[in-house]
Amino acid sequence: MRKITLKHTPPAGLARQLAEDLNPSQREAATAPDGYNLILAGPGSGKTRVITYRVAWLIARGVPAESILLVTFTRRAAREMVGRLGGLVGHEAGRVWAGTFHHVGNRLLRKSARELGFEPNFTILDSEDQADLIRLAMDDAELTSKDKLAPKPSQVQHLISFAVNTRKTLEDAIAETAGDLIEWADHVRRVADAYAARKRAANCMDYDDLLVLWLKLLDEHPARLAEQGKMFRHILVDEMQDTNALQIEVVEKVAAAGPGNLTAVGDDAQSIYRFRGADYDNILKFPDRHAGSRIFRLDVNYRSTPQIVALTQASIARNRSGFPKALISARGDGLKPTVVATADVYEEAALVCQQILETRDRGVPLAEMAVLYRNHYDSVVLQGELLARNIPYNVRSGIRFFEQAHIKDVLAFLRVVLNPRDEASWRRLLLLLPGIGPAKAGAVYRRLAASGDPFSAVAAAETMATVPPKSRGLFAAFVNDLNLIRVTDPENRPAAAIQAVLAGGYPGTVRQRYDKADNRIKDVEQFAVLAAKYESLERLVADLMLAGDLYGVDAAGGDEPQDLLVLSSVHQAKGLEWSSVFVVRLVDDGFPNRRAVDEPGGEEEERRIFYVAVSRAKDELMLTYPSTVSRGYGPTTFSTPSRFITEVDPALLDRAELEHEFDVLEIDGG
DNA sequence: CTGGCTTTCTTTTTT
DNA sequence: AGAAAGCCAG
Repeated sequence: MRKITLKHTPPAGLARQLAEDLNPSQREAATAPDGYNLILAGPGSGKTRVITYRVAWLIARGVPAESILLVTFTRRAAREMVGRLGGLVGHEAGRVWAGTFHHVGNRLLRKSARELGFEPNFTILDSEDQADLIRLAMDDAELTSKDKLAPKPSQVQHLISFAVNTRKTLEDAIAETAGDLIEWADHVRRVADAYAARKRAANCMDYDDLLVLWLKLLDEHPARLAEQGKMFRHILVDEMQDTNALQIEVVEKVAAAGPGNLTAVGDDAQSIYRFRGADYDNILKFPDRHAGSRIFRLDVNYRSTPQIVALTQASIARNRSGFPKALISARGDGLKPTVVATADVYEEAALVCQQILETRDRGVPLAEMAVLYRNHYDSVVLQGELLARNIPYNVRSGIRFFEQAHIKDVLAFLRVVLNPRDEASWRRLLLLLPGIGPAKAGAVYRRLAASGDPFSAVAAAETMATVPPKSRGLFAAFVNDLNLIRVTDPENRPAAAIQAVLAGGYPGTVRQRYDKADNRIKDVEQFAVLAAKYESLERLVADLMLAGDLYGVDAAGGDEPQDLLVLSSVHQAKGLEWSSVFVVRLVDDGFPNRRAVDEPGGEEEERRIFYVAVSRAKDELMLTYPSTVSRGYGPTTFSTPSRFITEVDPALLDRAELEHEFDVLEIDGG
């Protein structure tokens, strides 16, 4: 057979871009040779730029885009990276395997589900669904103990997940994170087994399964391991410090099965996901695990002024662990970070709003400003003040769009169509019907699961007989709605299915059960608009669970680009930057979080969160704290300023005194 | 068994 | 303050 060689010429611009856009150490890292590479990159040092240029460089050298695996830990980081890559290599970016670990795991498992005892149409459980099934599993394992000391469902859920993600036994996980529950270890083990059985029966996977089953596939199916080793010639891991033991095991296994090209990028000082099993030893010990690996350091900060970098540096220096840091700002002088104490949380909100308006008057768009906080709850008062003053904003914390009850209801209709064994979704739908509680819902689901065809079974006369007489009318209407949804070809036209839900009895249910019913129905309509962009129900549902990061408020906003202030948890702000940053509610107990400081290593973790927060600012940084705080419940008490403010050299900060000026109230008319 | 009422406890951070 | 768990009447 004749062989034809297709020649690939690197895009003319790339060589120039590599030379112009990157400094020598960035370029050296981006063009590192094959093998194991570790890139240690401080905040603002061009980490994302380096990793995306490396991908572009690999493609330019002839590495097929689809043989590159680019994984990261958070949805936002993944999206940011794919976007930037698109700007660099155009349509080829879409062929790179890029996304979160969970996202990639999902894609791979769809193809190999049967080998693991699942069907390819498995559905993904979010943490609420997970909690539901765990409650049921606790009944199975007879752990619904009246004993006050018994672990609660949420604790069991966390323990099971933590053990999986850290690759520890349940017993070790309990001993480590909840020593007082150690005598319940046997029970928790039984719940974990019952939970796993329920997931299997319902053909559902939780977030952890997307990783743990990926690993199982590699361990138990050598052909798959070899296949993935071949498929992923180059693996790049972003935010390495946030990976946990499970993820690192997966990635290193795939790398070792292939040519062994693994580039990890990260900053140990920005490791802030310990609660999810993240272990920054994954980055600290990378050189030990891979003999002969190269280390690159990027420590020039192009983002922040020297004054902001100085605070960043001084703060993280209080931590004992981690690589030593020597960050240098490449920018000209700016203002020192400002610290302001306010009387209470309302004055804090007023101060922040006023500063934001003044900054905007100086020509900085709202979108170049952000308010960051440790806990979502810390944003509530500020949101009220922003609304009152008509300052448009976008919140990135709290409940996600798809986690709202009404969206989850609609999603349950879709999920049942997709996977008729999905127990959590059937239960959710059945519980919406009056007269059906947990027990009846369980009985009906057992009937459906036992039959080969859940949709015929739900419509069968015997099923109707288990429903209390006064609920039968609504139950029949529900069955009818399901049929109307199924004839819309939901698999290929998910938006039509949502319209069918809206055309059925569901809006009535919303009015009956929820407050602000009209808003919720509008949300569902918005959901249909979003769904119209999809031609596959499976993709829509998976994207919602794994890739979308819409939050309640910005989902309703539509597509028009607006100049919006950003409110964000520090965790969600990772990797982003703004000209002007406000870090609020800096009181001990709040930031650092009170519960976290009691845990071993907790204070250092909280300090890393503070480090992430302050290093988001390019030009201006304001730190505020209220002198009194009422902790939701309980009385108002005097607060202690955060140790992260008081422990650093006061010369690094500019303490501002708050003065009050009262405008005379002028009354018109008369 | 369900659904309304009362009591208790909670407030980390995310895939 | 708000949600989840607990309690009890129909």
